[in-house]
Amino acid sequence: MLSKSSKYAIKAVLFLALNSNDNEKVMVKDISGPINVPQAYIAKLLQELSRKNIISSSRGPKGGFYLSEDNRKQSIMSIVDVIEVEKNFNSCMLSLKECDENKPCPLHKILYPFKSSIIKNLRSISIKDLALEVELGNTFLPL
Amino acid sequence: MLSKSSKYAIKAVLFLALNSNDNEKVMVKDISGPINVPQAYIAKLLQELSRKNIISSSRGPKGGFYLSEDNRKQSIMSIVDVIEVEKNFNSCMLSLKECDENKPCPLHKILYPFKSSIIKNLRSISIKDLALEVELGNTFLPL
DNA sequence: TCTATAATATGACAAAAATCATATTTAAGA
DNA sequence: TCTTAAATATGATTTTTGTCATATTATAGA
Ligand code: FES
Ligand code: FES
Repeated sequence: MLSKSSKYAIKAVLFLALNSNDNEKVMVKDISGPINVPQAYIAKLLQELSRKNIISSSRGPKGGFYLSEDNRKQSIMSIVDVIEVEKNFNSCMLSLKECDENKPCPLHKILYPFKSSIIKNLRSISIKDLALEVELGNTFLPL
Repeated sequence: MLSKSSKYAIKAVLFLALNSNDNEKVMVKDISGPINVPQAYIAKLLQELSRKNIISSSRGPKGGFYLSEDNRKQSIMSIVDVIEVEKNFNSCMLSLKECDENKPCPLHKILYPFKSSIIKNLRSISIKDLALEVELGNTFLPL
């Protein structure tokens, strides 16, 4: 469904949404523990996200990663877009490179509607939205 | 979504559904070409499926793989169950091992309904069903 | 301006998934 | 019964994904 990397990235971003802002930054070493992801690995992912402006960072003392207000408005899918290497999330479920409505594979009818709904959902929901649900206690950030 | 192996396996089984029966068997070397999967690789997958009685086989001259009437009644999901090594298709989309309705992760509400529908669909649809759609020209077996 | 502290860049290494190779077993037909 | 043709079993190799290590660069604060 989602690669490990994507999951890690989403967890980390959500953690930042809940624990950082423009003047409260979080260092990688303080992220990896709570979200239960190896430090060196999450560091790499955060760097990628930062480079693509999904999250913000500043280096040196008092530096760290954080989410600006603008960052928070972005969709969950934008995280996946950066991390997911294969765009298998967008391709045909059997073998074709791309789905072809005119020449659908046997699984298309069954699976495609779901997949496109999932993607639409992930595009329409923002980081902020998800973080809010956690703050309200409706959903839970793991472990 | 689905591993390459699962996709290959589904394609191969569908090919067998369309091109074999109890007294017309197909050899691996005649399967790999049409479905566009490396021969040695699809052989391995077919062997697994055969061992788990998803498909049938007989060896020696005139041997090969084929689908019995019983085989055809099985669901598409039963193929995936055999091939998919990680049961990531059944687990939480963020980090938990299993989904926990009482302590759902932030993505649960959005993604879980879709995922469980997909699985339900794949369980309810049989090999025969899908093959028929291809025979009717409604869907297409690739390349 | 110097030092310490943080991210960044780069690449090595490990584990898992996909691919390939081959010796063994089974069965049909001469 | 012998030969040949097929799947089967097993494992080696390659590629991809995930993980770890470290030298470099930027910046806050003394
Ligand atoms: S054509 Fe295969 S999923 Fe659309
Ligand atoms: S708890 Fe994460 S998808 Fe259900």
